Amino acid sequence: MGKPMPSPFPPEKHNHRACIAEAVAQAKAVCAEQGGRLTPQRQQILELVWREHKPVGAYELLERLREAGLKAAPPTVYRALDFLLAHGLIHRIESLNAFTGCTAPGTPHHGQFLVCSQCQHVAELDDSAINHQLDTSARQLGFVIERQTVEISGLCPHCRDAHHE
Amino acid sequence: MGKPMPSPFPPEKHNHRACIAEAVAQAKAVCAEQGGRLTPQRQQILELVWREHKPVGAYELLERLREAGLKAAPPTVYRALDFLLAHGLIHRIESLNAFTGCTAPGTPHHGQFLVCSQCQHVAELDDSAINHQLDTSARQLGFVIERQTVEISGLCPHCRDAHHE
DNA sequence: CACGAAATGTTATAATGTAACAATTATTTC
DNA sequence: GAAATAATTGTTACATTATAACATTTCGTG
Repeated sequence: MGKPMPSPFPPEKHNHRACIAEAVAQAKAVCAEQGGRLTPQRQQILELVWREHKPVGAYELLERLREAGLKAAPPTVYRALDFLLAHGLIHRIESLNAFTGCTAPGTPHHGQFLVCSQCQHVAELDDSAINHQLDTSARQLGFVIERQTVEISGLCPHCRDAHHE
Repeated sequence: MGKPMPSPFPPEKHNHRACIAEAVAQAKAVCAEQGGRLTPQRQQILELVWREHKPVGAYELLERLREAGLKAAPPTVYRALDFLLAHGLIHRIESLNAFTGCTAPGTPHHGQFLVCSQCQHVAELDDSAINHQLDTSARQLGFVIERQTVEISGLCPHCRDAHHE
């Protein structure tokens, strides 16, 4: 019982193009299944969210859109984000007022998020032990869970190692 | 193993004056111990936070201050909130951009929050089983926890009962 | 092609939070 | 107690995040 758990943090050097491509492919599949329309603009914003494994703010997305040549206004971004949230393609990180790509779209879930305070990288979990414990504790108190926001801030493995090197 | 757990939600009818009075008394004790100054303004804002067992927004507090006759500006409220947060006398509910009184001030903790989507009442937990599971899961991934935001939204026992009556 | 629905453009504004500096009040030091 | 210092509060302006309202365009369908 050591640490056989695969890290939800991607390696520093990985083919990130593939991450984006997979996110788009999954988004297309989810939209096809759920009857949503992944328009070019929505896809572009999804790709911009996925540009890094870090949460990104709405106005930062707006800048990126403008850098890409579009003249966009806030509603453009927020509408796309609303669509992506509604279809479970991104998550909102409440403690950062920011958004991050969902790594398991298509299956409804709330997820737990590990956010590195050093490098800002975020990892999404759907840890059944955590979910079970939250369910159990809430049920004991007669509370019926509808949504959960679980955001853990701290040091990711890489920054932890770099920190006390 | 039924439900011997005392509810963290207060009964509908309770002596709420006593809640506020106790919060103030505890705040005085904490400040005395930590060397903070619970000025009249800070105490008043703490009392306003405690006016209900519901999270309250900064601008709602501002209104309440003005209703009480003070002419206050946003920094007045945010400074007091910063002080109260720093001394662990209130918590911020990230998913609501709102603040709620801490029920166990003096001991550093993050807590978990059950927020009723119906009546908005909030209950604070510091559930060791949840804490332990979060610690365990994070540690398995090599993640070092600094802060945690755990906010569960759903139906409190009372609203659950009233809902499918 | 015409129609209705969905998506996007556009302008303005709401809601939340902070920076900067002046004025005041409290605490310490002599 | 008076001066010096630190902490708190007042005040104005502004930054950041998010939405309302309505016009226009695009898309899917009959």
